[in-house]
Amino acid sequence: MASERRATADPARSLAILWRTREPTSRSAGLALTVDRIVRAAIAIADAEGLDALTMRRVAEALGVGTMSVYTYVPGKAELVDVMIDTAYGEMPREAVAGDWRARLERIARDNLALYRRHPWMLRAETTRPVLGPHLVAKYDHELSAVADIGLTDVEMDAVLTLVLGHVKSAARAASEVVDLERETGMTDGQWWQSHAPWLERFMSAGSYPTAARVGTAAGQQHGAAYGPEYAFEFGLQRVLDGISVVVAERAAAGEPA
Amino acid sequence: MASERRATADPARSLAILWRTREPTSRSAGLALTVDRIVRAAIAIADAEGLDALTMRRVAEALGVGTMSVYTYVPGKAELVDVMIDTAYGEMPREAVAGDWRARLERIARDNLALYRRHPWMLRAETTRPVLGPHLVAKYDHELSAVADIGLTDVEMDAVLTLVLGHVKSAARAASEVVDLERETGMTDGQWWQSHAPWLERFMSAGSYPTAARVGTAAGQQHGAAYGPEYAFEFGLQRVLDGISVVVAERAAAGEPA
DNA sequence: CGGGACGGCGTACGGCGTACGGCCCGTTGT
DNA sequence: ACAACGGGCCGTACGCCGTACGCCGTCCCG
Repeated sequence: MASERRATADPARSLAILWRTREPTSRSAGLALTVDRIVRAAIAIADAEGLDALTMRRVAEALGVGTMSVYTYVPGKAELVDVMIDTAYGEMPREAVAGDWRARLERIARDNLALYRRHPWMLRAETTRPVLGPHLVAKYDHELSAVADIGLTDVEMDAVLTLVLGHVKSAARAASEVVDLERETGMTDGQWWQSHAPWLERFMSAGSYPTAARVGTAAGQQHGAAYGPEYAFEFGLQRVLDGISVVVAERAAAGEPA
Repeated sequence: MASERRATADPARSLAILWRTREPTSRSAGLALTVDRIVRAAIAIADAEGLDALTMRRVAEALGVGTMSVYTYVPGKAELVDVMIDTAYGEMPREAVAGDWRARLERIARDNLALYRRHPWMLRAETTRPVLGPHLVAKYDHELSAVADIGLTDVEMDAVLTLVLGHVKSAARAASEVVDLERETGMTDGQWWQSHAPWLERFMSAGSYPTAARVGTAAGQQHGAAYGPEYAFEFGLQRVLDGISVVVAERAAAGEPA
């Protein structure tokens, strides 16, 4: 009963792929494909040409196999993307970071930004459900160590991480959009703006929203300098860390006198 | 020369639709369609069934016209989504908010959260290029007024807004994913977790990553209570505002003695 | 009252994800 | 040694999608 649609609601299968649970049989040598080869090919395509270019046919072609062969190893495209994501997380540094919590968190933020820069498709890979692969767990554990032992509750530690990583993702997305715009329209950000400005000015009937126009122009000029997203990241990160330091200080003050 | 692909790189056309520049001709009465009717129908579909259910055929069907008729008013789906976004922004409150900058920013954050709750598809509507419609401009202007006159530079004002709105979007997305997961799998968050947990435990070979397991469980329990995302939003918002207050205080201190 | 512009849309094309069923070959049981 | 089997591989096909193209009918303007 129930169950209805949604083909692969099979947790065991999906998780097994994520965790590479697959004892090598006597048969497995000499096979044309492996999950790893598929995932690597898929990531290469997405890195080079974006998520839209990632199709099952394209992946199969890159591997020199028939399209449907891929489905022998992966239940569907959604699951493939899940494994791609977890694999990408596996590339991140895991060494313990020196310094106080702020330095550690800052480092983690930059590591994540670097990841998104290397794999911009991750910013668009909307995965409804959590991935729960080995590398995500390892990443989570590693990042938790940056905020452990500074007086926060478990829930707060998670919330701090969520906040910082959320900011990184937002900033990375903004930066990536500038690049996408160029690729999609063939114009630089400045050119695009110039081609729209005259029309926009006409519609806005000069003088309405003076504040928006002034600030928008100021922000837009930075933006065009391809330094705007960078600034937004840095500014926001420091603000976020400042905000976190308030709680940390509170907890420290509450803990010591007792 | 140049120009190449990308069908509608015509700024005038796109902007004209966004701004509803269309002097009513003698003909226009009695027409079956208008951009507004199309956009309203599209938003209704996306609100009710999500962005995946939004297809041009579906929109046309809802309006009782042939699929291709929609293209008479809108160059393509991407532009339709742009107009949907700008239209949704038009629903937001615009009254001046009382209180200090913090109260004003907090209000703005909650207004944006409410918008995303009403129109979760906006969280997935990735629009490479900026929308630049009338309601977005009005919204921007309105939100700038919350941070004007507190000593920030233009660029900083923009960055503050970006930071706050980015956080809202992140939190809203997290909240929306819980709902999507339920709709997609037919299980509640708790059920989904329960069906995955035993497998996950087996793979993690009990004992590795104790921190991640503990904190993840704590955070996950909140999550399951459908109160987790709420908490993450509130916690993050206060942290962000705390962080902003540091700059504001700095600027105030630097400004007064001079 | 004739001509042209434009709203409306049927058809068709190329692409997608993927269900299904068959082929073929290595492995295993006798 | 050989038969039976299972599983990797994949050709074909289906039902979606966005949308290019060109026809048709109607209404406006001269």
